[in-house]
Amino acid sequence: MDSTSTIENSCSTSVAPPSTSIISPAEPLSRLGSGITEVESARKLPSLKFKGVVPQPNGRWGAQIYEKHKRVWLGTFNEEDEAGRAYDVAAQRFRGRDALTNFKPLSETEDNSELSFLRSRSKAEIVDMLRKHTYADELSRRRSLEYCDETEGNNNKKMGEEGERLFEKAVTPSDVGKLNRLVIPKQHAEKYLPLPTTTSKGILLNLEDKNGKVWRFRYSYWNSSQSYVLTKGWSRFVKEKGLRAGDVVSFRRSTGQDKRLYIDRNPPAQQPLVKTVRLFGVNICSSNTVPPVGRKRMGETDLFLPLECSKKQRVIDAL
DNA sequence: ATGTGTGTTGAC
DNA sequence: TCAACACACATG
Repeated sequence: MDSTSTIENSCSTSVAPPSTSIISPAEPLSRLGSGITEVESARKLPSLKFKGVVPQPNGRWGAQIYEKHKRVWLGTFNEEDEAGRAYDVAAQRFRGRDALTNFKPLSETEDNSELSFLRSRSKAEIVDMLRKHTYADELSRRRSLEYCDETEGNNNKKMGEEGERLFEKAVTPSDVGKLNRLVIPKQHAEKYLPLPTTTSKGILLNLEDKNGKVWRFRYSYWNSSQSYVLTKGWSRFVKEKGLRAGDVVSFRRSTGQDKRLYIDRNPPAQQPLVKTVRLFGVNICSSNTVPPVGRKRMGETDLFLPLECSKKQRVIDAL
């Protein structure tokens, strides 16, 4: 059984591309492990048909997909294979990675950034992009952002990208210190995690991490400091995740109906590309002083940098 | 005037 | 679920 089901035309009706036109650099309708021979497939040749593609009166091509007995229109395209690709995108968003596709499915691809991109957008958003022909742009925009916090293979695992991004916070020393609480920046708290006004003791929040583990925190508002905080349960999270000052914690919410909340520590930041800091033409700090593999930390871990460097770094920060 | 996308139907 | 077909209507 091949789970990466690419469309195979049923034997007798299978067709080859019109001899006059090469459809695309990638082989369309790749036939994996099928018994279809080239001779058979070349026998009839009306127009090459892609799944989900319908001809338009003006010679252009429409793409459509069906869901729940209804047709979802994916737009019109100049080329048949463009429409076929649009269908593929929709199919993989609507039906998952095992959906039948016209071209090589994403699940066979070595990089999973497109899959995670697909999951990060709603079906309606994907359809909208396809209809406006902006899908490729949006995808590459996402990829260029992703490149910035790409790490050593931490996020090509399971469902780390689940849900819509709410906000992130780089934790402060006190967030991971003895106060046993995380301060949620007010604007984020009020926008994304509104507390019922009636509650004085706060509420219990269940947040899931990317391994599916559920963390329960007390979430409340401290009048004394006028701030929103996660208290009970937070220190355990800090300990288990090995959270250190400067680490970034992200909050997400599931895109589905169930408003599940997610929390996790972001992968550690990449080493800065600039290895050497120069001030007034003088080298004053080089990041070669930190081991190439180790995680660079903020706050207390700065102490292991040469003292001279830390001092001058402050000068730079002040500029 | 043009072309998109829906209404509809019948096959698979 | 799917595509063929006809055409209402959106668009400019």
